[in-house]
Amino acid sequence: MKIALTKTVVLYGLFLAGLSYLLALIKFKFLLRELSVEFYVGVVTIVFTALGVWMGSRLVRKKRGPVEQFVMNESARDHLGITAREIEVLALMSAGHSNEEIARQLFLSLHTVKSHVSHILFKLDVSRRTQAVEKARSLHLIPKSGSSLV
Amino acid sequence: MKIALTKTVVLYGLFLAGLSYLLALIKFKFLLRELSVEFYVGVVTIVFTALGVWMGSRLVRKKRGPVEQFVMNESARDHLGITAREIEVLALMSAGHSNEEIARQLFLSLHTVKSHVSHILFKLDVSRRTQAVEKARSLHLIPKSGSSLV
DNA sequence: GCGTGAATCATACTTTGGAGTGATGCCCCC
DNA sequence: GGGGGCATCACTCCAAAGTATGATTCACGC
Repeated sequence: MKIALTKTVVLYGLFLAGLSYLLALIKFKFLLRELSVEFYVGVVTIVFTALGVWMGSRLVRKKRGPVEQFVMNESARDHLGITAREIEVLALMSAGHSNEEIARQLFLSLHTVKSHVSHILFKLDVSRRTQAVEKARSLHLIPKSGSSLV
Repeated sequence: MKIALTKTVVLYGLFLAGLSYLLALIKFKFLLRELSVEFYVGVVTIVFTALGVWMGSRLVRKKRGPVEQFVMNESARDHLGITAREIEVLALMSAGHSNEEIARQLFLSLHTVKSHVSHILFKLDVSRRTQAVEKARSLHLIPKSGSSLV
């Protein structure tokens, strides 16, 4: 991010340098052959509008970056009284793991996982794990798709 | 969309008109008091860069619109041989509905729904409905969260 | 030091999900 | 007109999910 920004600035500087050289050339011509100021300004106008469009696109693209980092909605979590362990289970549930797989991955017994899942369902006020995953996602308790918490 | 674009063009035209008036003024001054061409060009440069940035932002914002409409990945769907009815069931699954709820909503017997679900799991090469939902989402067979197909 | 709540494990039970297999009616296409 | 794919329904069997209830341990705070 920082490097990319630096690169942009450097590129812009180089571009400006090149452009001033060009301007000097045009100005030289202008003095010699009485080229109109309008033409001169027209070139500058077009070039800098284009440059601005390019910069604008880059800026916006960077701002709404393609990464879209996940940030936990801690207030919702605390409000519902969902514990850290339950979030862990929730994340594994959302990845489509079975209770037994979750038990193995977290070094728990199947009973414990079922207990956690029950609490999750109760706290989220749903009755099925798929609903729990949906709700947890919409509450930003777990990332969208394709990410991991660990 | 088209209206907004037209509006942008009109605004741009008005802006240019205003600017040429400004330029004429500046030029007048330039002739009178020998203001340097560099100053003249500098102003134009800055103004049009800013204008370009503004236009660039608008263009990009429009292109990646704030709605982020869902478009079905038909090639993936066809390649996997998933039928329209299966997509319907998949959408209801993704909302966290049980087989029986799906049966009621689609006026089917529980058996039929189970049959559809089995086919979905087979075609998506998964063994649990939560995984199926995950995979279907990542393949853009169903919308992200909080939308509906109907 | 005692209550509270989280995390863990447990047993017994009901409900739901999923595999396997097969049947029927329908439509499309060669 | 027969084969193939789809949608529908059916039955069995087993696995997984979820409910209910309760026990134990540990940490934290008043």
